Amino acid sequence: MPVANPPRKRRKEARPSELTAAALGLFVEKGFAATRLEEVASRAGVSKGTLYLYFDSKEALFRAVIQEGILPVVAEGEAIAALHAGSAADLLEQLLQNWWTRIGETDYAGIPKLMVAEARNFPEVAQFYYENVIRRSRALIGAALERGMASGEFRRMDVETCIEVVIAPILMLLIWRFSMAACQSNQADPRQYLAVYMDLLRQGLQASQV
Amino acid sequence: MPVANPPRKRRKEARPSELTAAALGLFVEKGFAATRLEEVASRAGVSKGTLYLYFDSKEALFRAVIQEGILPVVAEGEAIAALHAGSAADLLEQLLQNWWTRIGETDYAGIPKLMVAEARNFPEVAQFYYENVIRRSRALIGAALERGMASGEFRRMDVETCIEVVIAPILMLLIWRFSMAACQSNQADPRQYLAVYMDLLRQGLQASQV
DNA sequence: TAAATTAATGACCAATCAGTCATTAATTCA
DNA sequence: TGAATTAATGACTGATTGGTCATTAATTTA
Repeated sequence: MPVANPPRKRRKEARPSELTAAALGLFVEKGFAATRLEEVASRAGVSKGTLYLYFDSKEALFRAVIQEGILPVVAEGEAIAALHAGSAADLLEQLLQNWWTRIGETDYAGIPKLMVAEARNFPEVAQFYYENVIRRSRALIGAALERGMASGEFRRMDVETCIEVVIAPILMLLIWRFSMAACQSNQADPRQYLAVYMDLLRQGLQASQV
Repeated sequence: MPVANPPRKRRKEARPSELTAAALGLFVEKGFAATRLEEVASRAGVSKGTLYLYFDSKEALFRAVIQEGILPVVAEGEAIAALHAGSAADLLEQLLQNWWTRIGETDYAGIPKLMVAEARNFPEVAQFYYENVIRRSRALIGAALERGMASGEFRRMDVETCIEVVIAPILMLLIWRFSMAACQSNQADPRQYLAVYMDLLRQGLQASQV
């Protein structure tokens, strides 16, 4: 017997975020080109037509996905840095903690992998992401490193390069989870990964030995 | 006036590698789904029909691209490790050097980004890559770390986790170059990046202070 | 309760593209 | 040189899918 369609619901407010959430999941899983809008809509519990009520095109949906999540967390990090009084190493660790609980443990964790995979197909979106997320995050790390070098807590190194090296393992942790992780039988615990990372970093950076 | 077609050439031997080289470039740039086989063929200087003479399907082409490049380099690394006599830190640096000149400076540099972006769409290929490239590379790093810990050169840490943290900046360097790098005005010099990385790593790992 | 509004639908269209195959022509062989 | 072989071609096809729009029905208003 034919399945009765569930009754329509009108939920103008909730649709956009439900659609971007569904799209984020699929974009991360399959990539932009391989994601079908029909599937995005179905995962969000609406029809394809409804999707076009809220987003002009597939690319507009992609833009919305990227812009939605991470911006507030960067601002939060900036606030943390402004208020921090302790050692530079502790500041780095606190920034890491905040990033982990606000990005790493949420659905937004997939965005770095998505952005990396699609950057060349969407140069303007990548540019936006670079200016508003990456550049600001780097500045945050850079300021912490410089603070530590100025106080003599860290040894002197090239700050710009150091920023990149320091950020890399953090990004890689997420990128890995949304790509090759399925191949590994024994998943590494992210908390342990972060602990080892901070441990290596503290000793790697420190100026004088105890 | 109509452009005269260039004369056909029969070059059975050279075609496959020319096609995989062209495909690697386009897959890295646009992703698997967004790459058109017509364009792959045209970049390799042949028609689409010729492509199908050498590869059964788009996926078979993808598999060939991935399998072609990196395997010999892993074997080379294993040989280096077997022969090495000096300190564990020097071994790490030598492996890094080899990896850089044999992957980082060649066209194969795009493969990690490609693999990361497409792993979920090609679980079998990802599995193959994991078993034959990643697992073996990790074992290589792991053995160097353990050697250093056993000799007292490195402090004791959880080796498995340490491997991941140590590899991450290396992977990130390449992934970045083929994704977000276009957004940056001032490109960081990869040699300096690698130098800072090795510097941080040496001090981060070392057991006793001078 | 009836009319008006508009969120939601899904059948449909047009463009794209992976994959096919009959034909062409370069090369080899007798 | 002429016949046989096979590498290479590109027009074609069928399936897929981004995007449209006339229709439906939930909700609000009078």
